[in-house]
Amino acid sequence: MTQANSAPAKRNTPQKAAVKHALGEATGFVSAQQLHQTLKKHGSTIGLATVYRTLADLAQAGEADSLQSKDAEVLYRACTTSHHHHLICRKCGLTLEIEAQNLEKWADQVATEHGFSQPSHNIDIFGVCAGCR
Amino acid sequence: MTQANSAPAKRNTPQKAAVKHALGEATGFVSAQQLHQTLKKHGSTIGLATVYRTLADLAQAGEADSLQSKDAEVLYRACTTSHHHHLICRKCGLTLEIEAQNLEKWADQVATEHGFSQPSHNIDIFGVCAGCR
DNA sequence: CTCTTATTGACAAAGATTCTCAATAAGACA
DNA sequence: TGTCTTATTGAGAATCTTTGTCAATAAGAG
Repeated sequence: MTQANSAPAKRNTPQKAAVKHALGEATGFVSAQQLHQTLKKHGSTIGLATVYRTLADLAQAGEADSLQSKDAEVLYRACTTSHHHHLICRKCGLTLEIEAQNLEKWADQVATEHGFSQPSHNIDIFGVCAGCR
Repeated sequence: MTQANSAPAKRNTPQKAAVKHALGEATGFVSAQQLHQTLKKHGSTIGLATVYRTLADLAQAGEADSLQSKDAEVLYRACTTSHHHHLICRKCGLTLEIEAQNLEKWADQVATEHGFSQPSHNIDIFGVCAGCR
């Protein structure tokens, strides 16, 4: 039997593994550019485009969270696959995962009340962590 | 008495008024590029840089909300100056303002509990509105 | 009306992200 | 294991958004 109709088969490559690993090592959110620099510093010859492609795949697969920074760049972070939100330090980027069952319900409810279907939401809390004061 | 020390005096110009007005006319979130197109279509000779500058000013003054789209561009929308959040249609961009006193408290509390000061947050709900189904 | 200087518009410049395409190598199968 | 198909890669070009530069303009004060 052939593939459904359009999605091509994925392949495992050392480059993907390297990006995944580097993302896991990072303490907070990092940009594709930063990740590329880090990888090259460690001797990798990976291409920038590959980093972008891999991060986009990871985000789509739910293995990474993405976030838009103030400078119009996208930041990524490895995460658990379960739904959660973030508490992020504005200075050092330290990130904590937050769970909020009530919020999920509230958000879906607000959407439904106003006739919106397929609800989703973005919730991020920012602040300055204890260590940065 | 002279101005405090650094902030220069603001001046009222037809260009700023035009951007403000165009932003008010828009139904949902729009990008600086879109707004510039719209203005030119209506005969204005306003420059793109001026649109960017004016929108940034409005956002800082709390007269407009900004939002990062998926395509790494910033979207703006005229809004009330009081704090609020948005319920946005993924298809047509229709936007409703949402108030949630409890949320504000919750967000600040979560930040404080984890030792974060100067809390702020981004909360947006997305969905598909009744008209788009 | 005059004078100071904030603002403007056209263009260049900076960044981030995506696209293109020939070369490479993962995975399937004999 | 060797061969074959084609997903993936890397380098650079191309695109797009946003910011900076700077001479010319015009808002607001006196």
